[in-house]
This record gives sequence, structure tokens and C-alpha cells, in this order.
Amino acid sequence: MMELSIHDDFDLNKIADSGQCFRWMKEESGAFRILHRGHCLRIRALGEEKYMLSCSEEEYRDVWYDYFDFGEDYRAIRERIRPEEDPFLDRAARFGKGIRILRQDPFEALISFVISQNKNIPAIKKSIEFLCEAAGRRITEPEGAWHAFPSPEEILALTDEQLAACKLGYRCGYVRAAASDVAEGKLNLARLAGAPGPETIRALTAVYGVGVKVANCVSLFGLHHVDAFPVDVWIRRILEKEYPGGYPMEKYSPYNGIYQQYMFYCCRGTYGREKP
DNA sequence: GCCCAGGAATGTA
DNA sequence: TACATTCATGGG
Repeated sequence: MMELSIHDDFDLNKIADSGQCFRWMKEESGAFRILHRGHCLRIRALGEEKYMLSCSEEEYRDVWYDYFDFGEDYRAIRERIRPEEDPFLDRAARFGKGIRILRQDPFEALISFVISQNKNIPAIKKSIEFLCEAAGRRITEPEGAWHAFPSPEEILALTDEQLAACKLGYRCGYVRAAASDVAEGKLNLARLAGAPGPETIRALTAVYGVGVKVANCVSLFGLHHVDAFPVDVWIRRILEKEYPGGYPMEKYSPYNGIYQQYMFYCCRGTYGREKP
């Protein structure tokens, strides 16, 4: 156990609800249980920018500091927005203040966003949990048992029936193809983390079942290319309404992905109904 | 029952 | 290149 003070943007509830991670679980105590690379963390807000974490200081330094991207100054990134030039984005960023882009495992992000296509977020979470229970390493702790996200090989070891039981529908073949490309080395995610954006999108969209939108989600959430800009149905509606003359992508480079998250969090589910 | 979901592959003109 | 259709399943 350790206590932590964070003075930069950091809001657990907003991050959990931002659509970038699917394995955060809110416990009855109000703490979040987070699974990441075979580690399990319970974290709870204490108020006054203080947090209680269930890990050792060593594990925090080795795993969680990086995961939460605490090396980045999100307040400074928000303050680059000029309210007089872009009142909508300013409003979205203030509403989404506290969101960070997690440094999630690239393979987990790849499979998760392949599964995400044409599903809503609760359904995505269920499918991913089914997949982890079916294929992921079981980890038992005093606080309970859980399953790590499976490796490519562990996914490939599943039968078609086992994969279908995860309620992946027509995405079963996509998941298998993505796992296979990574297992065979045709897709080198570690290398792409340091590759240019366009090359990364090209390599990802070469995978069967990965289109431009999923490729951008993997770039942003799995490879931490914070300039990647996923356009889903909600972002498309937001851009059509708020930026009829076109969204100024160059102006906001290299932080387009972060601003996209503010817009997504702020407006998902509202456009077509009412304004934020 | 009905419509839609952090879409992509495939077919058609 | 630009649309249209199809895909499997669950949430609301």
C-alpha cells in the first residue's frame, strides 16, 4: 500500500468512462481494480489530490507511473487551446479535464479495438472478459482471482467454438488473424511504437479486420501515438456539427489524439439528441 | 420487436 | 473512387 499525491490532471472516473480501457472495474468501496500486464492495482481517490494505491513503491515506479503517463503534463496540453479561437474545444477540454491517455499494452489494445467494432462499450467489456477467462492466465491473490489478458499464442490455442463462446460474432476471424500476425512476427508492435504515424497506420490496416478507425485507436491507446485521431460515429457527428469547415488537424498536432478524447468524452451519446 | 453500437470486408458501378 | 450491402450479437 502507498499514498500518492498527483497535482496534474487525473480523474479516475473520467478515465474509466473515456472509452480507452475496458478492464477497469469499480468496486463497491469506490476503488478501481485495474488489470495491466499481469499486474493488478486497486486505486482509490482520497480527495485533496491524494490517492491510495495497493502496490509497493517499487511496483509503482516500475509499472504504474508509466501506465498512467505521469511523465506528461496534461494541464499544459489543455492550456494550449485558445478559448477565443476554439470555444467548443475549450469547453470540451474543461469538461474532460482529468483524462489521460493510458500507456496500455499494445497487443491488448489491438485485440480490444478489433472486438470493439460495431459494438457498444458494455458489450465490448463483456466479450473481452469472456476472452480473458477463456484464454488468459489465471492469477490467484488473497483478494480474489482474475485473468490476465491472453498472449497471441494463448488466443490461437482456442478452438473456434471457444472463441465463438466469447460472443465475438463475425469478429472471430479478425481476432485470430490479428493474433496470428503478431505471433508470426508479421506485425511488430514494439517497433511500431517508435515508427512514424502514417507508417504505423499502414502496418496496422494490413491486418485482416483492422480498418483506419481501429488502427488509429491502437496507435493512440496501445502505441501512445498521441497525435493519432480515431474517427468513429460520434466523432464524425461532432466534427460535422462543430467544424463544418473542417477540423484544424495541423494546428493541434502533435496532440490531436488527446483533444479527440476530450471531445469524445464530452459529447459521446449526446449528438443527435442535445448539445453538451 | 426495434434500432443502434468507439466498423470492416466485400461487391457493384 | 464512391457508395451499398453484409456480417453476429447484445444493450437500451
